[in-house]
Amino acid sequence: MKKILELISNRMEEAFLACGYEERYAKVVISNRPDLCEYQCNGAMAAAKAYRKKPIAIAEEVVAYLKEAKEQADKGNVMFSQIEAVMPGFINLCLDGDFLASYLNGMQKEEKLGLEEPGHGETVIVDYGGANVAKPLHVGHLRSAVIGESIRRMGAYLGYHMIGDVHLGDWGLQMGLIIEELRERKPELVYFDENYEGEYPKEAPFDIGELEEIYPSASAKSKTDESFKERAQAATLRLQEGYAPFVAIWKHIMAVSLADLKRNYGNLDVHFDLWKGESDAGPYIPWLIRDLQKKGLAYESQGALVVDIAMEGDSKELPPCIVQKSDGAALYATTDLGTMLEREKLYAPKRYIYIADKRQELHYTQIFRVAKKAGYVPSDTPMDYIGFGTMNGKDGKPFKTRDGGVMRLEQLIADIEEAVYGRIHENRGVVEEDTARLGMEMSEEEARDTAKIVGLAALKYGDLSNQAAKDYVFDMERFTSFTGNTGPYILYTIVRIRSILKNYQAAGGNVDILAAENPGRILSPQGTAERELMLELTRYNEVMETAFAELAPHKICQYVYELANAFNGFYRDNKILSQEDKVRQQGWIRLILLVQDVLAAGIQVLGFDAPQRM
RNA sequence: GCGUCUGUAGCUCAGUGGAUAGAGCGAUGGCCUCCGGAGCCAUGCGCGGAGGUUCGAUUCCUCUCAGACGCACCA
Repeated sequence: MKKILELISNRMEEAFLACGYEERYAKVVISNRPDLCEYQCNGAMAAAKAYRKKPIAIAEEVVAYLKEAKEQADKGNVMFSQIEAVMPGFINLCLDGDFLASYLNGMQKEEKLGLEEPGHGETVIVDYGGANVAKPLHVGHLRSAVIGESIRRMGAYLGYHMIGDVHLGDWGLQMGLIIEELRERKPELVYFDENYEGEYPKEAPFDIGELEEIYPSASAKSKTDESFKERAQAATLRLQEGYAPFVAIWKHIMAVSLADLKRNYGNLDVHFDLWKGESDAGPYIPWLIRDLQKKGLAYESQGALVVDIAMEGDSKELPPCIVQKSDGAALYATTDLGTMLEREKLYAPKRYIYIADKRQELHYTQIFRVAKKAGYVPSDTPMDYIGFGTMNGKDGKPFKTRDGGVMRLEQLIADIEEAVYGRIHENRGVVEEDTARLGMEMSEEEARDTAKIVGLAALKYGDLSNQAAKDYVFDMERFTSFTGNTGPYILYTIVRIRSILKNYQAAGGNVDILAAENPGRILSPQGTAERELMLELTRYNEVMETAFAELAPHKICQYVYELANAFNGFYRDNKILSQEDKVRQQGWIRLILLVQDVLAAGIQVLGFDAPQRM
C-alpha cells in the first residue's frame, strides 16, 4: 500500500502541475497545528519567489483546483473534507472520513498491515553484540545487543535478508592472558609440556565460573607485571600462528564460554544468525597483509605496518590505520578487515551495519576507508556505523553496582524483574476488588512469568526510546513504571485491548476478521478521539520505513507510545462493549484489532513481547 | 593541542526550514459510581551564547561557551 502522505502528495503534485508549478513544491507533511488542520503543504511560500507571485495567490489557485476536482470526483474517491489556503500561503487539509476509514480497512486486509517491503531480499550484515569470550556479559554489552537486535528485526520486517553476527572478541590479547594465567595456576597441564605429543583432553580444564575469574585476575596482573604481559603477548602470537597446544586451550575456552553467552543472550531475547568471531578472520589475514603491501597501501612505520586513510576533501588529518603490530601480531583492525573479506566471499552483502560504543568511531572510520581503498568492499556498498552512548546511573556517571563494580547483565535483568514483580503485586493490591470481580486473579507462577516479560520490555524500551548516540540515565523506577512513556505502558495498552476483545467474544461477538459471517468494517470516525486514533494508525508504514532508513529504533518507540495514547483517549470516550449500534460496534472492534496488530508489530521489531495479562 | 559527539521545562527525554516548540516524571489545584483508576482536566516551567543565510531558523552555516569521549601497535 502507498503511504498516506504519498497519496496526498500525489494529489497535491497533480494540482501544482495543473496550475503550472513544479511538483517539487507540492510536498505535504503532517500538520504541526492540529487545531487548524491534519496535513499541510508549505510549498506555495517556497514557490513564491521562483514564480514572482504572492504565496497566498499560488495557494489559492491550487486550492481552487483541488476543490473543483473534489466536486467532479466520484463519490468514493473523495480525499479531503477540508481544503483551504491560509495567510501567508499555507495550504491546510483535512482527510475525508470515508477515505480515512477505507485506508484502514485496506491496511487490515494486508499481511503486514499495508507495509511494502522495500528490502527485496537484499542481504545486510549487522554486526552487534561484540561479547568477549571468557568475560561475562555486563551492562556495557547491553546497548549493542538491544539496539542491534532491533535493527536486525526492523530490517527483516521490511524484507531485507538480515544477517546478525555477534562477532565475538575471541582472538585478541585476552586469550594470551588467559593461557599464561592458566600456566601459572596449573603448570602440570599437558598443554604446557613442550614435549607432549598425545591427544589433548576433551574435557576443559576449567568451568565457566573459574574462567570468568581467571581473566580479570590475569588482566590486573598484566598491568603491574611487565614480564607477565610480555609472555601473554607472546602466547597470543603463538595462538594466532596456530601452535597446537594453545589452539586446544582456546577451543576449550570457546566451548565453555559460548554456551554461557548463548544462554545470556537468549534471556535477553537477542538472537544471532552467526556466532563468528575475530578468529574466523585468521585465515584471511596473511593474504590481507600481503595484498595491502602489494597494492602499496601498507607501509612500515615505527616497526608496525600501517595504512594511510586520507581522502580528498578531508579537513583534518586522520591517524593511519595499524594493520600489523611490530611483533607481527594481528589486532582489532586486522581481524575486522579479514572479517569483511570473509563476508564478501560468503554473503556479498549490499550493506554493512556495525553497532558499537561511540568511542570506537575513529576505528570504524579507519577500517571502512581501508576496505574501500583496497577494494575489499565495493565502493557503492554503504557501511554504516551506529555509535551509541553510555548507560549512566542516576549520578550521570557510567552505571555501576552499589559498591562501584561492573554490574553483570544477569544481575541487571534480575533486578528489573524483581522491580516489575513488586509493581504487579502492588497494583493487584490496589485494584483487588476489580481483579476479583473480573476474575483476573493471578497465580504466583503467572506473576513471575509476567514480570519476566514485562521486565524485558521495560529494559529494552528504556534503552531504545533514547537516541542511540546519546548517553542516557538508567532509572529503574521510571523504566518499570506502568504509566508514562515506558515499555510496560505500551504492554498495558495491548493487554487492555485483549481484555476488551475477550469480553466481546464472551458475549458472543466475532473477532475473526476473515470469517465470512463477519461483515464488520471500520467506519468513518464520529468523535475527535476516534479520528485521532485513526490518523495515528495511518502513519504506521511510514514510521517503520523511516525508522529503519535512519537506523532509529527510538522513532518506533515514539510512535507506539503516541498510538497507545491515542487508543487510550478513544477508549475513554467510547464505550465499546455497551455500544448498541451493532454496526458501529463491529467497526470499533475492527479498529481496536488493528491497533492491537500495529502495536504488536511495533514491539516485535523493538524486540519484546506482550503478556496475556498484567 | 587536534578532532568527534552532545547542550530544549525543576528532572528524564522527543521534535521541526514554517503558523502557538511537545511528552513523561515531579509540584499545585480539581474531576471521574467508566469495557482494568495503570484514567482525565487545569496551572507553572523553555531551544547554552553571539553572528550569518532565508520571506521565515530552535532546525542550516560560522564563531564561542560548557560537558562527554577519542587521538597508532587494547578491543
